[in-house]
Amino acid sequence: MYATDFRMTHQRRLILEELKKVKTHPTADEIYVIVRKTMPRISLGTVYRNLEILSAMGLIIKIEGFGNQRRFDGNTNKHYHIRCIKCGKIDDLPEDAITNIEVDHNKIKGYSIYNHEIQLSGICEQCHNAK
Amino acid sequence: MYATDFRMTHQRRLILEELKKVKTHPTADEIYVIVRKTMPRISLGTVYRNLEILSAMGLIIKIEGFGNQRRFDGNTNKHYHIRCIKCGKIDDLPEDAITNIEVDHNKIKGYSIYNHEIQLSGICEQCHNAK
DNA sequence: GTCGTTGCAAAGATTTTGCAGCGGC
DNA sequence: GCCGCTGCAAAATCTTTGCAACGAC
Repeated sequence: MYATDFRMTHQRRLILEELKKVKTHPTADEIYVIVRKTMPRISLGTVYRNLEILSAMGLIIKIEGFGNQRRFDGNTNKHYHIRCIKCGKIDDLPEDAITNIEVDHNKIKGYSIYNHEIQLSGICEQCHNAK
Repeated sequence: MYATDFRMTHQRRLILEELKKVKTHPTADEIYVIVRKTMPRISLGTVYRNLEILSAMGLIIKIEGFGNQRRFDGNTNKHYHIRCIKCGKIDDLPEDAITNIEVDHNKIKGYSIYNHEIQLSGICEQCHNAK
């Protein structure tokens, strides 16, 4: 699938840096637009490949499950997301918004659990006001 | 987007019935394969349109966020899912597997919350044994 | 009879991939 | 210098849509 040793190319570093800079949760195409300002000849395929590799390396987070388009998050601290069902915007939840969750591994027979994701959905302030 | 009155066509009813029958969480394409056994001339576009409408009607659940492909669930009771990261299979979690979750709406500024989803990931028994 | 729905096929959207040359280490 | 990586372009995958005929109510 991937190589076992990775090289930090200019393209890879730029994608990583730009993703760490923004507070949004951009799609591959949005990242493509951003990095082309610095590196106009970069290809969309390279962006896709590097996002995949960076998330496999644990340097960024791949967000699937909000609409059809994959999104990426430069913040690798464990946190949850909320999505506006009108405009599709994704925001981070404050750390203390969800508490007390308990996952009983014994109740889930046959699986070894690796991770859990929580995704809220609602309507954001702008969309509420625009209504 | 959709019409305001819906007609229960043969195609729509069949898709709904087959989805209620299975315990899996099929993709549109898998449902297409199933319903063609009964209705060979049904088109994939019809399957997509009806799955969209049925989920808008609340008769089925649309599952996004596990891999790239949309899946559907005939079980409309509130429940969570777990996905095997090796084979992609999705199972329902037992009701009591996740407890005590508290969402503090006041901590989430600007949003009115409509829903929350929880998705676990892990390795299923078959994949664990196959290793 | 009205108008929502269908099958078909083409288009759209997103993501992946083959390849030859390039460039990190 | 090796071998992972890139740009390019084509292909693959998944989903949506225009249209004329059809069928539910």
